[in-house]
Amino acid sequence: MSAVTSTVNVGRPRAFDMDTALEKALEVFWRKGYDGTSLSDLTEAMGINKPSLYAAFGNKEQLFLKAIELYESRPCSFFLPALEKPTAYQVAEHMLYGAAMNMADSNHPQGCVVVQGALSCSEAAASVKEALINRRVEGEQKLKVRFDQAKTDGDLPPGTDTGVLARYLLTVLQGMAIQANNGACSEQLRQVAHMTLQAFPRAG
Amino acid sequence: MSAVTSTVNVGRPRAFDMDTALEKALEVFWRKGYDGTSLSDLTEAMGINKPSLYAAFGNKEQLFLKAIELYESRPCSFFLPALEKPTAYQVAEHMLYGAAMNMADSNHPQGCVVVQGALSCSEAAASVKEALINRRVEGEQKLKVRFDQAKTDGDLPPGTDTGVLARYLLTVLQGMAIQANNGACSEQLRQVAHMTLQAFPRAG
DNA sequence: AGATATATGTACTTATCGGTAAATAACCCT
DNA sequence: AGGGTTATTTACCGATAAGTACATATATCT
Repeated sequence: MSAVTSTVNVGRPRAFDMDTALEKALEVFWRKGYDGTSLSDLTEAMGINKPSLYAAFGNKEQLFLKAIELYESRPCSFFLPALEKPTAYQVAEHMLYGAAMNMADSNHPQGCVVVQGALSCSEAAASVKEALINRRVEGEQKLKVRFDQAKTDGDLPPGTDTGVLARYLLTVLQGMAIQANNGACSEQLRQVAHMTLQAFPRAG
Repeated sequence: MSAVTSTVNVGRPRAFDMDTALEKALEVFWRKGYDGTSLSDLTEAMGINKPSLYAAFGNKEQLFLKAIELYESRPCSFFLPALEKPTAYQVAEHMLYGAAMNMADSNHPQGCVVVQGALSCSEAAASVKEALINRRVEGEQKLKVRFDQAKTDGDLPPGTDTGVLARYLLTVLQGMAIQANNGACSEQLRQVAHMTLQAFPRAG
C-alpha cells in the first residue's frame, strides 16, 4: 500500500512515532471538533512542529481523516466487532453495552468522534462533515444487512423491518454519544442500553 | 425586563428589526455551529454590520445565547408543550412525533441547535458548550419530574424508574437530531418514534 | 432651531488562522 | 569521506478571526 513513500531507509529518520502522534491528533479532534481544533493545538499535542505535520500527514483535513480511520480500527472500538456476533440480539447487545462502556470512558474524550467531529461546521469543513455522515450512514447500512441475514437465520421475526430496526439502534447509539457529552457515566448509559434491549424483537 | 436600554424613543432609530435579525443569526448558528460561524457570516445573514451587531446584541457569545433562547421559545418548538399533555404516554408521543416533524423540516437547518451548536468545540466556546449541556440536562430533569407526576397520576406503572425512562427518551430524541443531520427525512424519523413508543410502559 | 442621544458605515486594531520557503541536521549508500 | 535523501527548525506568508474608534446620519426633547 504505502509503496509511494520510502519503504527504504534513506534520508534522515523521523524523530517521532507516526502512530502515537496520530493518536494524539485524534484525541484533540475528538475533544474539540474539526473547526474547534487549530494547528497549534495539534502540533502541541503531537509534540511536533507544523512542517513535520504537513510532511507526514498532508494537511489538517487529511490528518483528520486518518485520525478517523485510526478511531474505527482501535482495539476498543465496538461497532464492527459486534456485527460478528451470532444472533441479531447479541449484535444489538454488544453494540449497546460496548457504547455504554466506551463512550463514557474517562481515558479519552467522551462521546464519539464520528458523531461530534464535524456535526455543524464551517464551509471549510464541509467535506469532512460529508465524510463523517458517510461513515454513519454506512454503519447503519451494514447493520441492516446484518439484520437481513438474521432474518434468514431465523433469529429475527419474519415481519421485521430491518431498515427501521437498524436506524432505531443507530439513533439510540448516536443519542448515547450526546448523553456521554452531557456527562452521563457508563452506568447511566448501561441503563439506557438495557431499556433499549427490552424492546428488541426476538425470534418467535 | 428590557428597562436597561431605552424604553424611551430617543436617538436615531434602529434600522433593522432585532427579532428577524436574531432569527437569521439562529439559522446560521444552527447550520454551522458556534465555532464554525464567523462574524462575517452573521452580519451577512442578518443584513447589518458589525458595530450594529455589537451594539444590539453584545458580542458573539451573547448573540448565540439569545438565539438559543429564541429557538426554545419558537412556536414550532415541541419539547415544553409536550410536557403539558395529560398522560406520560402522550407526553412521549408528542415529543417523539414533534421531533420527527421538526428536526427534518427543510424550512430550517436539520437537527437541533441545542445538540449541535457546540458539541465539540474550541476553548473559546467552552462556556456556550456548558450552557447547551445545561439546557439538555435541565430538559431531561423536567421530563423526569413530569414522569414522577405521571406515576402518582397512575398512568405509569408503580415500579417505573422515571430517571432512566426520561434519559432513554432524551437519548432517542438526541439521536434523532443526529439522524436528521445524516439526511433522514421526517417519515424515517417517524418510524423511529413509532418503534420507541411501542416499548413505552403503560399503566397496568 | 438647536442640543442631546442613539444608530450606522468605514476603516482600523491585534491575534490567530492554515500553510510554506529555505536553511540546517541526521541518516544510508557507495 | 562525500553525495543523496529526507526530517527538523525558524521564520515567514496572505487571509481572516473577533472586536472597536471615529466620524456621520437620524431621530426626540426642549
